Amino acid sequence: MQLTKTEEQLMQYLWEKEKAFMKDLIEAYPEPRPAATTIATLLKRMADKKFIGYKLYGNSREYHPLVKKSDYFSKHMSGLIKTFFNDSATQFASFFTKESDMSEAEL
Amino acid sequence: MQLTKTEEQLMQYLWEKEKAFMKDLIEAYPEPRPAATTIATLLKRMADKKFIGYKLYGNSREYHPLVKKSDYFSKHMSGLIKTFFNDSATQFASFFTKESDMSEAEL
DNA sequence: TAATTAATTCTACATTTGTAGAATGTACTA
DNA sequence: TAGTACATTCTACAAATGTAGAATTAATTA
Repeated sequence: MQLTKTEEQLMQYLWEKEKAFMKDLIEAYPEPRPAATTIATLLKRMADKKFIGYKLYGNSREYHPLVKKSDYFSKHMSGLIKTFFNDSATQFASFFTKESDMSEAEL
Repeated sequence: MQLTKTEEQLMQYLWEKEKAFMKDLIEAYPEPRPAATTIATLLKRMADKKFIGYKLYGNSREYHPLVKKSDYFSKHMSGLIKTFFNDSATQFASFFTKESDMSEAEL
């Protein structure tokens, strides 16, 4: 199962904070903030998908990531490379150095 | 508007072929192939999203991409870098060389 | 020309995603 | 302790996505 774009956004905030209560995550959003129940739904779905976990404190939860940002990113990258470069890192690298703003020197 | 995963898959086949009739695209799929109407729906949606165009030949259409694979890929990459590295190519590069299978030498 | 092949359009429907109101419960605070 | 702040669960619903049957049409072929 994959995170959707909206869920990914929320995940970003959680990665930044490392752990957080719902309130903190809501505050991370720029105005106009989504409704609290919207976030609650997202958190629930993300927990179902096993991307986040939580510790109970009274009736509320302190959420934390279950996947590392780097792992998540890597998975995306390899997916992208697989899809677009037939899984050839070399093909990717040559495209990358040609097309990107980065020069080989920078790398 | 974005392509969905399924649409992207179909787009891959079209990029490979450069232009194709529906039949050719269906044949590109491994068994079990999706129903022809499924492909037809996808092609229609992709045309609506302006990712593909077509030339009429009798009652049928020869489809072709309207966006280059490299452009599409680049957009994805920058999106990914923006999301995960706060738009810093340098941060990305350092992560990349550290985490990937590719060495700097390879690049 | 009758049968076959390919494509298109229309319609349909289950699932997933984005968003949030209402009701309810707990915990801190004046 | 009564009010306020925060969280949770339940329910709901529109839009997007994945998938495809039925009907119709055009082109090809036996």
